[in-house]
Amino acid sequence: MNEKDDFALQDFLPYLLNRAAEESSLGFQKHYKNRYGMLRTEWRVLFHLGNYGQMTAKEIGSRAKIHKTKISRAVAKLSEKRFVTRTRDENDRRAEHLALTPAGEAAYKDLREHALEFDTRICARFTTGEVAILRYMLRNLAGIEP
Amino acid sequence: MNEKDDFALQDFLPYLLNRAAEESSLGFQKHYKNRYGMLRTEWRVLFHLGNYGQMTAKEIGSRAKIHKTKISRAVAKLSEKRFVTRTRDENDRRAEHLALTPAGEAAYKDLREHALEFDTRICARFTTGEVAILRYMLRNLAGIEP
DNA sequence: GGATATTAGTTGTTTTTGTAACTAACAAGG
DNA sequence: CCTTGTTAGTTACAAAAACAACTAATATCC
Repeated sequence: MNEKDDFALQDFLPYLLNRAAEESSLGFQKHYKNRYGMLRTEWRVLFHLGNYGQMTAKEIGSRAKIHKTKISRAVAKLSEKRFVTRTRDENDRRAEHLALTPAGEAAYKDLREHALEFDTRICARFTTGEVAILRYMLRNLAGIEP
Repeated sequence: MNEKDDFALQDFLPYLLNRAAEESSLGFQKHYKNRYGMLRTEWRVLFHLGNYGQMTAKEIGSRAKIHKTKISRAVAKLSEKRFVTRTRDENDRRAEHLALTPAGEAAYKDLREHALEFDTRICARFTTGEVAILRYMLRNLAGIEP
C-alpha cells in the first residue's frame, strides 16, 4: 500500500486538469464534429474570428497558443468549407487577414449558442462563487491575463 | 465588436480547462520525456502501478479512463524499458498482472518526487482554500468520485 | 543597394492517436 | 461437448499532431 504517502495521483493537478478537460470537451465536441465536420483547432479558429473579429493567423496563434502549422491547416479547411475568407494585407503581403463569411458567421453563432448552453449546464453543478474561483484559477494556470 | 455579448471564448470552461491542462502539463512533461523517454500514457501507467500496486491493464484503463489500445502500447514500451513485468493470471489466462521492476519503482519514485514538487509550486500561487475548491471541482468534472 | 536575418505562412515527414478488426481465453446454455 | 457470446489484450490501418524544412515577403545594417 502506497496510498498512505501524502501524494496521490488523483490529486496531481496536471492529471486532474487533463482528465477534467478531456471529459468536459467530449460533450461539446460532437456539436462541431458531427454537425460541421470540424476539428478542434478549426472550431477554435472559428470562435476566435467570431469573437474578436478579423485577424491574422499569427494573431490567432499567439492569442490561443496554437502552433502555426495547426492554424494553417485549420484555416485551409475552414476556407474550403467557405467559412472564412483570406485577404492579403496590402502593406505586408506575407500576412493575410482572416474573416468569417456569412456562412461562417452562422456556424459560429450556432456553435456559440451550444457552447453557452453547455457551459451553463456545467456551471449548474456548482455555486456561483465556486465557478468564479474556478475561472479565475484556470485563467491563471492557462497564462491568460485576468 | 462582439465582446459585449455575455459569452466570451475565454470564459468557456472546456476551453479554459484545456488551456490550463496543456500549460500545466508542459512543465512536468519534460521530466518523464527527456529523462526516461516516456510518453504521457506511459507515465500514467507507471504512476498507477506505483501508486496502487500491481494490477491488470484493464483495471488501469477503467481507473484512468484510458483506452485499452493506448495502454497496450504503453505497457509494451514500459516492458521494453524493463520498467514493468507482465505475469499471466493463472485463473484467467487472458489477463496479465502488471508490476513495477526495481528500475520501474525507481523511476516512479523519482518522477513522483518531481510531481509533488511541481504540484506544490503550482498550488503556491493560490490560497489553501482555493486549491481545495479547485481539486474538488476538477474531480467532479473529471467524473472521479470524491 | 545588396548581403543577411526575420517573419508569415505552407508543405513534407515522422510520431502519436483513434478506430476497427482481430486472436485467444473463458463463460453459459442447450 | 459444442455453439454462441463475452472479455483481455493485440495488431493493422486511417486520422491527427509534432517537428523540421521550406517559400516568399520584409526588415536591418553595412
